[in-house]
Amino acid sequence: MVTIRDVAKESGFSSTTVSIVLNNAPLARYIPAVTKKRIERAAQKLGYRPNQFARSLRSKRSHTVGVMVFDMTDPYCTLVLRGIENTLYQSSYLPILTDVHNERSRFERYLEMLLDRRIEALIVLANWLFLDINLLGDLEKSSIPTAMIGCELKTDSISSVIVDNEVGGHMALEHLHSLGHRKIAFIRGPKSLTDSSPRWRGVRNCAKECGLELDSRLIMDLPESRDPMSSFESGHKLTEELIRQKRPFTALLAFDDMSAFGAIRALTRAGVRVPEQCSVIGFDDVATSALYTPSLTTVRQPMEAMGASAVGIVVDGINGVLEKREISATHRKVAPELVARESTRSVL
Amino acid sequence: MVTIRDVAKESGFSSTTVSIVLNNAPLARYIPAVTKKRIERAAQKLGYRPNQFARSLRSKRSHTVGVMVFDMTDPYCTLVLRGIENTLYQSSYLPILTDVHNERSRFERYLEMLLDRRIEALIVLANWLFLDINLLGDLEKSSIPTAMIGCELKTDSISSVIVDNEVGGHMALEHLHSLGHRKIAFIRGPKSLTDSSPRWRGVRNCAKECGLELDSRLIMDLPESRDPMSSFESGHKLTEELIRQKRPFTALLAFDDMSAFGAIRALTRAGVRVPEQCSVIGFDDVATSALYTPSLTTVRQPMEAMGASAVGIVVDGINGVLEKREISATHRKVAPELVARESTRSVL
DNA sequence: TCCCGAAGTTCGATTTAAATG
DNA sequence: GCATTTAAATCGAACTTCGGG
Repeated sequence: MVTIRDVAKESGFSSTTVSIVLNNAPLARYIPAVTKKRIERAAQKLGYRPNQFARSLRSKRSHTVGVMVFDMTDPYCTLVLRGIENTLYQSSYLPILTDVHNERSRFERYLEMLLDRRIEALIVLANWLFLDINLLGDLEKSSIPTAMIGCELKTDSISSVIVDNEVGGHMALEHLHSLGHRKIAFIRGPKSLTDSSPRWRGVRNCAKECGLELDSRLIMDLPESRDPMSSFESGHKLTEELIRQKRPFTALLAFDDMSAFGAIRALTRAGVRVPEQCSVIGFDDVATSALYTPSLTTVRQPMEAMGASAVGIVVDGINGVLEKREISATHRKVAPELVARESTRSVL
Repeated sequence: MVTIRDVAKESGFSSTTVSIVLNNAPLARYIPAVTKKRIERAAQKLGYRPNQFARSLRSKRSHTVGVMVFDMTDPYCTLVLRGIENTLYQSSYLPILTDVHNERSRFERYLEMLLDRRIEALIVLANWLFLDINLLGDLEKSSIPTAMIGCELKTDSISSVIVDNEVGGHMALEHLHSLGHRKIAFIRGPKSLTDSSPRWRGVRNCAKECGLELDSRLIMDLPESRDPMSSFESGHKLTEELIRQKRPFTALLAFDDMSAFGAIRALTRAGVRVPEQCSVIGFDDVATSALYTPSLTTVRQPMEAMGASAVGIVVDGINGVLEKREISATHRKVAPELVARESTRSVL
C-alpha cells in the first residue's frame, strides 16, 4: 500500500504539503505551481490512493448512505432503488443496501450495523410495512437525516416521500367512470397499510362527486400479510368470490397492480375476457404492468423520481448537519399519473 | 461520541484492558471476572460503540462487499440480490450496491470507488452484459476475491456462478417435444450474450436426439441491445413476424421470460390463444412468470441460490486471503429446473 | 513463572501551529 | 508580515512491550 508518506518521500516534500496539494486545501494558494506539479507527478507515478479509513477517522465522514428496504422482492422496490442509486451516484455517496424481510430482529440488527458504519443518512423503503414504526424512535436522537418512502409518518424528525394516494384513488375511479362503468367491484388494501385508507377515501370522494353508488357487496378487502406477493393470490381469491356472487360488474378497481394481476387471472379463468367483458385497473405501475397481457391500466407512482427525491432530501440534510443548520423534516407528496393501457375500455 | 478512553475512565481501568475485555481478545483469559464485569457495565452505561473507522484503519478490514449490477431493472436481479443480501447478512458483511447501467464510465468510476472503500470482495451480476469484460483486468491484480453471476468467464482469477444453459435449453425443448409439439418456433438470444449459444446448443442437441427437424424459417434472433426490457419488445416483434409468415407452429421456445411475454402478447393479439393454440416456454423464471396470465412455463434459474453461492465463494476467498492461503477461482454451474405452468400444453 | 494492567506505538491522513528565508 | 514548508498533534482502537506483584 502506498501512503502519503511514500508520496512525500518520492516528491521530496513533507506529507503535510502533499496533503495540502492533493486535496487542494485552502493553503494550496501559497504553494507554487512547480511544487504542485512535482507532487502530483509523484502521486501519479506511485499510484497513490488515499486510505479512506484514515480519512474517515479524521473527518468523521463515511460518504455512505444506508438504504433499508422492508422487502426487496416487492416489485415496487426495483425502480425506487434505481432512482436512489442514480441520484446518490451523482452526489458521490455510496449506498449500503439492507433488506429487513419485514422482521423486527433484522431491522434492529441492520440499524445497529448501519449506525456503526456511521452512515450519513438513511433512506427507508417501507412500501409493504407491517412493523411498528416506533422502531424508528432510536433514529430520532441519532441526528441522522432520514427519509421514508411509501409510508406517511406522524414523526416530525423523519422526512417522507409518498404518492398522493387520495388523488390516485380518485383518478382510478374517475377513469372507470368516464369509460361508462357504473357497476364496479373494488379490492381494497389491508387496513394496516397506510396507503389503504387514503386511497379508498379518494375513491369514495370521486364516487360522491359522480353520484355513483358503491355496492358494498362488490367491495372486498385484502387480508393482512407480510408478503407482497400475497396481494396477487388474495386478489385472485377475492375476485373468484366476486364472480361466484353473481352480482354483475363491468369493471374492477384493484388496490395495486399485484392484486389486479390476480383479478385478471381469476376473470380469465372464469371465462370473463379482460377488457372486453370487464375492465381492470391497478395501482403503482410496476415494471410488469406494461408487459402484461393485456397490458395493465394503472395509476402510476413515479417511483424513480420518489427515490431521487428522498436522496435529495437526505443530502440536503447532510449538508445541513455539516453547516450546523437546524434542518427540519420535509414531507413530499408526489402526484400520481394515470397510465391508460389495454386492461380498461369503455362499456358498450 | 463516547470513546474507549471514556469507558476506561468510567471503569477505572486503562483503555488497553477495556479493549481486551470488550473484544474478548486472547489476553482476556487473564482478566478477572470482576474487572470484566465492571468494564462491561461501564461500556453499557455509556452506550459505548467502537468506532469502525479506527478499527478498520488498524485491522485493514472493511467487512464490506461490493455488489455490482449491470442493470438493476432487469427482473433477473431481484432474486439474486435477495440471495446475496441474505447470505451476506449471515456472515455479517454489508453490501454496497452499485448499478453500472451498462455504461463503461460508470463501471470504471464505481470500481474505483469500491476499491477505495477497501471492499473485501466483489460480486458482479452480469446478467445482461454488453461491456468488454476485459475491464475486469484491473481486478485481477487487486487480489480481491471476485465472483461473477450469470456470465461465463475465461479468466482464471475470477470465480463464476452460472446456470447450465445447455441443460436448460435441452430441458425446454424436451418439454415441448414430450407434449407432442413438432412444429416449433424459436427465439434465440443475441449473440453477444454468453448465455445464448450454449442455450441454443442444448436445444439443438435435444432436437437431434428426438429426431426433430428445426425449420430455419421458424428461428428468430433477438437483436443486440443494452436494455433488458427490449427483450420483451423484440420478442413481440419477432413473434408478429413469425405469425405473418404463416408457417404454422404449435409451440414457441423463447430465449427468456421477457421475450416469452412479448410472444404471448403478439400471439394473443393475433387471436392465437395460449396455450390452446400455441404453447410458449420461457427461461429464467422471473418473479412475474408465476403471475402472468397464463402463468408461464419456463426453465428456472435458481437465482436466490446462485446469489448465495456467489457469496459463499467470495467469503471463502476472504478467509483464504486472511489466512494467506492461495485461493483459486471456483466455477459453479448450477442445474436449472423445469417449471411447468399453464402456458404449455399437449397438442391434441 | 504466572497474572494483571498500563504506557506507548501503530494504522494513514488531516490540520494546527510554527519555523524558515 | 509574507510566501513557503514542515514538525507535531489528532482522530479511536488495537497491539506490543514492559513492569509490578
